[in-house]
Amino acid sequence: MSKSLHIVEQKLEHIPHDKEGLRLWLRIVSCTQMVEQEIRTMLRDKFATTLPRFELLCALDRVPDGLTMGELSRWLMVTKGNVTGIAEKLSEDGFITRQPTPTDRRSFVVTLTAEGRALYKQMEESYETLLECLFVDVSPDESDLFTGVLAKVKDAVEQRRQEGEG
Amino acid sequence: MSKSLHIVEQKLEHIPHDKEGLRLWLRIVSCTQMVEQEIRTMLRDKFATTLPRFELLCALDRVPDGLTMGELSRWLMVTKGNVTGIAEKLSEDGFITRQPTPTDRRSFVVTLTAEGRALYKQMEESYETLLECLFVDVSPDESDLFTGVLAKVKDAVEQRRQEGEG
DNA sequence: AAATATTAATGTAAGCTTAAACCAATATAG
DNA sequence: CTATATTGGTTTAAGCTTACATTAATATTT
Repeated sequence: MSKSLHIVEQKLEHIPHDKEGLRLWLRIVSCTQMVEQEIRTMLRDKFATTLPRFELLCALDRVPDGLTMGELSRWLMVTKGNVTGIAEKLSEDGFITRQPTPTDRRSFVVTLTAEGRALYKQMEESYETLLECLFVDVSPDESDLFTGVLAKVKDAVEQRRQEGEG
Repeated sequence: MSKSLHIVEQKLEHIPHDKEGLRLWLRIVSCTQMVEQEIRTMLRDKFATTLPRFELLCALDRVPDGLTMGELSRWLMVTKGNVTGIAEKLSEDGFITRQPTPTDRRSFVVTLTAEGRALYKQMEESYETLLECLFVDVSPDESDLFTGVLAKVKDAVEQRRQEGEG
């Protein structure tokens, strides 16, 4: 058994089976970290870039009309300040532009430049190929059920947040 | 529909259904980020601490004999340099200690102090309660299948890494 | 035994991330 | 209309994270 798989099993070894939520969570986290590491390595080796930069370009590619900083922040699920920093560098590098919005003078819309889109398209192929490769053994049925479980957990988070607000 | 659930659906909207790996991956990431955010907020609000610090204490609590820095690095799936920094502060704060190992003079074993263990036990309860709450709607069957899917993905990563080595 | 390679841990520089404070513009309330 | 609250975005300080280089000790080769 490989070193990392050994470690995650060792982590779970002494956790009682009635703590199924905890067990599941640890498994999700370790899987996520492994996949993310593969993506980071691929982006660094092939494109000399980082995951946050890639994700920002990816968001903009999906929305041709562009996104405001706040929308990017929500899309990427990171703080607004974080987006400011990453967008600044991508803008200096010529991959994105910011245009003022006519309706709100505080806000502006961020879009890909031609260079940004061209770069993204190159990366997209490697990215998607990698993911299809890693998920190839997951059947459609499994995929559906998996999605359902994730949705339940997300709902629970949502509900908890709404209760906290009230 | 809540703002964050709306965003993740919007992300998937224009992704073709034959890219099921990508779709699944984006769902996992968004779920993971949401749950992690809940944990971070809880740790900050209740214990004025951070997730990395908590995770290091958690690892040591699971292994009463302690772990070396390298073992901690593999357990937490972060770089050794990262562990050095976090362990340094926890040591200054009196929650962990480092003892030299008799067999290898380069290495030492990190263990919880009494204060560290006491602090961890307080946090552990809130942590586990939170997770059981978030995963409460997941049935045992779902849990098994979910675990199986995660294992398949991890296996794919493992295999990819072994191929890369060769 | 001496040379070489590997391993345990730390140091460094760069980049990411956050929470909170802040500013400016817009929206709401009285 | 004016006061107040909210919102869009940036800044700041602190902490996290990584990859890579380094140092010292252990293992392996020859």
